[in-house]
Amino acid sequence: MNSEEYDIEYFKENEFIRKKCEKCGSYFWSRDKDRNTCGDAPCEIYSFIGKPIFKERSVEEIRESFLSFFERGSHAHRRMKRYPVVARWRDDIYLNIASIANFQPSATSGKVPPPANPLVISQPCIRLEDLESIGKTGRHLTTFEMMGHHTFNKRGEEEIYWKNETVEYCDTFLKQLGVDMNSVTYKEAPWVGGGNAGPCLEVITNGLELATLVFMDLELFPQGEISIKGQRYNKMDTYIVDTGYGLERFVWASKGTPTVYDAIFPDVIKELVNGAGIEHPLEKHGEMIMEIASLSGAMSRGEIVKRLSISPEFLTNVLEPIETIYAAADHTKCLAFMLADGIVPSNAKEGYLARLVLRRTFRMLKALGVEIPLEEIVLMQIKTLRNSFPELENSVERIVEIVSLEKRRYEETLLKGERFVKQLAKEWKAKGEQKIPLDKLIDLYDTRGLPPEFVKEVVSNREAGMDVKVDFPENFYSLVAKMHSEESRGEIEPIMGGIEERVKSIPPTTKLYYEELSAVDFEATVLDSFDDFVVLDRTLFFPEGGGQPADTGSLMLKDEHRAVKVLDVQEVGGVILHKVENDGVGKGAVVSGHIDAERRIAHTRHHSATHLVVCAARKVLGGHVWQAGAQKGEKRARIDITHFKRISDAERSEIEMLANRMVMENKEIKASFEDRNEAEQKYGFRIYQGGVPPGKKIRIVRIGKEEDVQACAGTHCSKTGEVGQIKILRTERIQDGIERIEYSAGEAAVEEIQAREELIRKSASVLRVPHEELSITVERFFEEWKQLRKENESLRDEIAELRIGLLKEHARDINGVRVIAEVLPDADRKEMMKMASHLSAEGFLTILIGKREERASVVSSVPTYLKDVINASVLVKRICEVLGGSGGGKAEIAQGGGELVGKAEEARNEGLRFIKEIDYKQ
RNA sequence: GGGCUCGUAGAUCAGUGGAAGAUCGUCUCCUUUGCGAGGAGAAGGCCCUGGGUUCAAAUCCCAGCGAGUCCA
Repeated sequence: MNSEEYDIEYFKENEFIRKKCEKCGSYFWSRDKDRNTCGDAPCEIYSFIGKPIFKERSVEEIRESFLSFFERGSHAHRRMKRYPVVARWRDDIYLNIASIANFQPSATSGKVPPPANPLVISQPCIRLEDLESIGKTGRHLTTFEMMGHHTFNKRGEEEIYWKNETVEYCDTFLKQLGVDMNSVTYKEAPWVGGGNAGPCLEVITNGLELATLVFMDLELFPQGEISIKGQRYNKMDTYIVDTGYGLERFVWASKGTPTVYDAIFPDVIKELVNGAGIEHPLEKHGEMIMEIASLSGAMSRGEIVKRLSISPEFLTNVLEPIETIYAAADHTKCLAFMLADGIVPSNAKEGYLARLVLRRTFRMLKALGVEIPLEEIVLMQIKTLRNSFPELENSVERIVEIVSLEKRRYEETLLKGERFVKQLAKEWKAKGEQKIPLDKLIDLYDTRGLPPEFVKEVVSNREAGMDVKVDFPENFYSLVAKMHSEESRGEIEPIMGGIEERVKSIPPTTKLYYEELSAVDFEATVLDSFDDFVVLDRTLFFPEGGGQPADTGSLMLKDEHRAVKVLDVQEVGGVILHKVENDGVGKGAVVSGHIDAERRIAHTRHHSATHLVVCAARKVLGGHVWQAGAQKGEKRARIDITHFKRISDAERSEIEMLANRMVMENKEIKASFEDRNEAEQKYGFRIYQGGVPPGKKIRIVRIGKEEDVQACAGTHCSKTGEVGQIKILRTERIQDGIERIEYSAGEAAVEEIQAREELIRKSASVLRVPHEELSITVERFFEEWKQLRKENESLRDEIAELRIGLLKEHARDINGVRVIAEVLPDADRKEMMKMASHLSAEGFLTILIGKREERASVVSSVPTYLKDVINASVLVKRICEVLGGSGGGKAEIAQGGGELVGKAEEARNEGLRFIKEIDYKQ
């Protein structure tokens, strides 16, 4: 990146000079002429530990001073409320990782104006990339507040301010806080992220980076002119001021505590220290701790240990416990935000991240021996946060339930895992294996969630006599991750690519279906026609979207007196494409369109029903219920919702009743286009249940007195009464934490109820009982059936025993061997097996052939003394060949069969012949 | 969204194509003043459901349902 990018007037006016860091080689701006390093870690150590760089301030004080500073400044920034930590408005990330993330991609791309310009916000963010570092480095947090002021400039249109003012604001703000301005450096560091890039200044003092000022004005472009970190970029028309001030770091710097954790949540740490039955090392080893803390920004722990010659005992007895406590404290704050903002722990998507953090924290508390339930610590965090974020308190009840539920699940997984590993270890031991192979360890982690550390712990427990080594490489987890990422590399089909180009020049289609709700016929002019697609100037045909399938119908060509069927309808960039059965529709032709009315009304009912069911589910199950997918059809529809346990029968009934009640109350359904930012402010992010639509204006669908408000492009009834009956057909758990509800609405619902009634009626009439007694009768029949089965079995045992006596009388002598070879009508295989084994125990060789219906079965047994001479399995095979089948088994007893029932006698004779041929002298 | 693993007695699990098993628990009897422990015996299985392959499926294949787990 060009050095001119950093030629900022403010620096020159205030006598800053540009220097090159003698340690890392990067360029920086400073007021201090004698400074030789950039001031950042690792070039410099933390010099604020124990020596705060300005007057002590609380989190609330810093936040407020920042927000009001920019609110009142020469550009009156609008103060924004925080966004959720779950990035519901984005499909590329799950968690909110930066304040600018709130405005990506819509505002940063310039497609939609930002909610305010300029604006200022303090945004809680979650980053899980450096999980391993949490607690150890003293500065890493999973959850932090990024304070930022943002400006969205557009070349030639709205240009508010850029680099100069941004630096000036920063400098003034620091001065106002009381920072020694000679110690402040602005380090040049090009920024890259999320397809954008731009010059950036890192604001550093006393070894600590307090803020990052990003001037985002580049976007990824393959043939771009500017090259950064191997990628090529181009200048954008919009250029954005994206600043990030680390709230926690300011507080830390103002307190000078050894770690940021001690500065942010001292009360939680105190509680954990007590719970673990230790004391904060600051009390006994204060000097050592302060020294370690000062160095922790500049070097790794390993280096610190060497430099200060820290003993291994001190490391494991003093440092490690407190580091674990720091991490646990941090994680509980993360969980407070995640769970309060509605994340449901799951095995997929953002829910998985919540579970990851939950399980890490469980493990830490266990390692520390802390008995306090995790939910209590999370509540403690909420208590410390409630002044700033009172909304967190609304979810307390649910958080307690989720956390304790998760605890139970995790314990179960571990218990099962422990049993499994013990079993395996014994097997390995028996096999004489010394070590557990790596692929087995990966398999255990992958399929059972058992980390190698856990396996090691279980196996090293010698009491069970397992003494197997567990070795795994340091990069174990990245090995697993790599394995998965290689698998998932799929191809993306660029089908719509060419169409998009072609459609660009066509004006957006007028959407008649929003204006004339019940119309089925319309007239229009053909604007374009290519492949199988027809584009009209206006249309009633609803294109597929938001889980609602496309309309079908026909287009009548007026001049040619012929009709073409419309098979599918898609929308590309505001232009609606009608896929027709046969092409050859000329441009400029006038057509009259007709849509399949029944299909449309069924879709409409199911769509409105979807809103009612989601609304009812939220009321019954809780505010964490979030739509995770939906599909509407003519006969039924389904929605997937986030919920942390299975929907019970009672809850399902309640949801159904509530939804139907809303139908009966015949509430109004209103749809209108509203300004996106206004709608977001007015209704919150709950409007994005079904995904985030693009564009400045979004269509808002409201039911009743705003009982349900969603951004939705689908067709809807004008009153809930038109939806008709809603019948929930079933619920299904498609993933952990995601429940699918299937239901029918309107006529389809009535049909479903009728079909179910028919099923009951038919079943009841088979059993000749009134339908109320169906379930109890079925239960009785099933019990009786089981009883009879048992009786049947014991009777067959008895028959077998009786038959044995008779069979003995039919024994014949072949070369000195007593042979029983009989065809038994109506004998089943089990029975014959029993007889044969009994008879052979008494020294008989048997061939038993049972004839039942279409199939003959054969059992043959050989007394033990003969099994080396004559093999029952071979004998049976010979016999069964005659019957057109085959068989096999053990040498003493074997079975087989065939379909040629008529050849039973012949088969027996073949068996006898085989026995005679054997040379018994062997 | 992609992947992997598992569904067998009340519980925990063996059983890789030829007769459904073990351990614990339950019940009965013996022993004991009683409990516990011990001894003897018994009950308890749609081997998740439905198709397919096979003479033969708990076992192999396909689909569904249920559970667990990893990755993005």
